[in-house]
Amino acid sequence: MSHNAPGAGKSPGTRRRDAAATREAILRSAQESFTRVGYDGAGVREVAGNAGVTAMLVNRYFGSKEQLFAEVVDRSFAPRTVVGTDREALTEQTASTLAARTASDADDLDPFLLMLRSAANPRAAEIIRAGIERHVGSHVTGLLGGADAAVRAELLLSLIAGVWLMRRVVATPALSEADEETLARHLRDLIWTLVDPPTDSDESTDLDPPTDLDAEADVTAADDAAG
Amino acid sequence: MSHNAPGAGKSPGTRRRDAAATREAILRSAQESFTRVGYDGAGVREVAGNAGVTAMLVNRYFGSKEQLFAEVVDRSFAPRTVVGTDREALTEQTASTLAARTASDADDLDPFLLMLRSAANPRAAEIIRAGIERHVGSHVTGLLGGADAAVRAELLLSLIAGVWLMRRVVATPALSEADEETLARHLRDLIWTLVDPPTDSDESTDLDPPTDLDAEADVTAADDAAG
DNA sequence: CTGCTATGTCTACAACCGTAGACCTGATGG
DNA sequence: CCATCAGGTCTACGGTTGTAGACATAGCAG
Repeated sequence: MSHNAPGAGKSPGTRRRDAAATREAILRSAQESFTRVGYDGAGVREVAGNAGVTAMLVNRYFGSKEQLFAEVVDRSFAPRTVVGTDREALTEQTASTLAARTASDADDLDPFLLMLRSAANPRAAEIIRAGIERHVGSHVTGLLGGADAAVRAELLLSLIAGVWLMRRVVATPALSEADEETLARHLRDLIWTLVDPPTDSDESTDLDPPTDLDAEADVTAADDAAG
Repeated sequence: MSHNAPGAGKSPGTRRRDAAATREAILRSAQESFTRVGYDGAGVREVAGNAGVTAMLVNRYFGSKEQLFAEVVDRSFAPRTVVGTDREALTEQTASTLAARTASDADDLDPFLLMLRSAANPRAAEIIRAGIERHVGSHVTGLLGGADAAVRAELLLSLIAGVWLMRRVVATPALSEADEETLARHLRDLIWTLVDPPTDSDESTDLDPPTDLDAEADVTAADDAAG
């Protein structure tokens, strides 16, 4: 364990006294820990250690573990590159991306993992709820449009979260060993059911009132994409 | 706090020394605690206290907290009354039941809640995975039938878990305030997509190879239905 | 009534947790 | 060169956790 100097997390540049960089290192370490073991499972000492810093400095910078978690949630749910305005492409890309990202244990930094492993704690759940509501909620609702857009949007989030849960957290056998293409196909069917829901008194299949808020579709990639 | 006598949990019968009844009381209390606050959140002392018993007796009976959790998982995922052999009825009933049970905070004893709030702990997640695999996994697979039955079955579990998560644990606004009937309708569409998936090279919509394992469909109701 | 055993309880320990206050230190402006 | 203050660390406290071993008692067999 040679993490005495701050900045041992990413770059061995051994910058000595840089508040912004230290804060960033703590935030990265916290996101990693919280996503891996959840809010309750991650200790302040562990987060601080992986950032090459003492535990007290974390509380100095963020006030408390809870506030630190709030910032991590905000960062993790920050707007990413959006799939696009086309709803068919949205469906296809969401399905294939979900099937791909839930496959290996390589990149454990997904906000859904953070949510799933931290939601047991009611305080953390409230923070997550606020984060979703602030960032992704209305955005996905706008992307979907149509009747019950908000409900369908959160159902989409539910579906994604459930797949993350069963495939990566609980590691249920069939989903774990599932062929990625097969899974993506079924996911596409499911998501399409939400994107273009069958009308109850159906006559034609795909006439759905188009919405006017496709302008805010593609947003910027987050600044943390440089990491 | 007047829980000195064992048996303070359910019946005030004040049975003095009954190993089976005490074990049952502990099991009930543990299921309640684990489901409410999760594996990590529930303490052995709390579980024991709500059963009117000391903490050490819990470990005396179950060996450890982990083994106690394993028994609770086994009981919580025990086979319940099954919806029936008819696949359309299965779809409709699953959707409406899910929409109804996730609505109020009345009965907090659902196995999905137990899973969601405990899955952060890897040991608990493994126990849950085993429990699902042993009880519900192959059962739902048999109910569905057709191509990729196992994957579709676990996708159904994923969907249910996701709805529980977003509606009751994270308490996302649109799903929380959603009209129960509206939610049930969208859920029915989603579940039907899994029960009767659209063929990829589609010509007719609902010709799906029927399977031969509809015999094991309806199983017994669990003995804990008396609780 | 006398023992014996199952049934429970009491005390305690070692390891964590989050966090508060006092203390140190190194780079920088004068 | 020296003072200053932001940037970091050290020590510690009260609390909780899971669990181990020694001890107590109720209820029944003889």
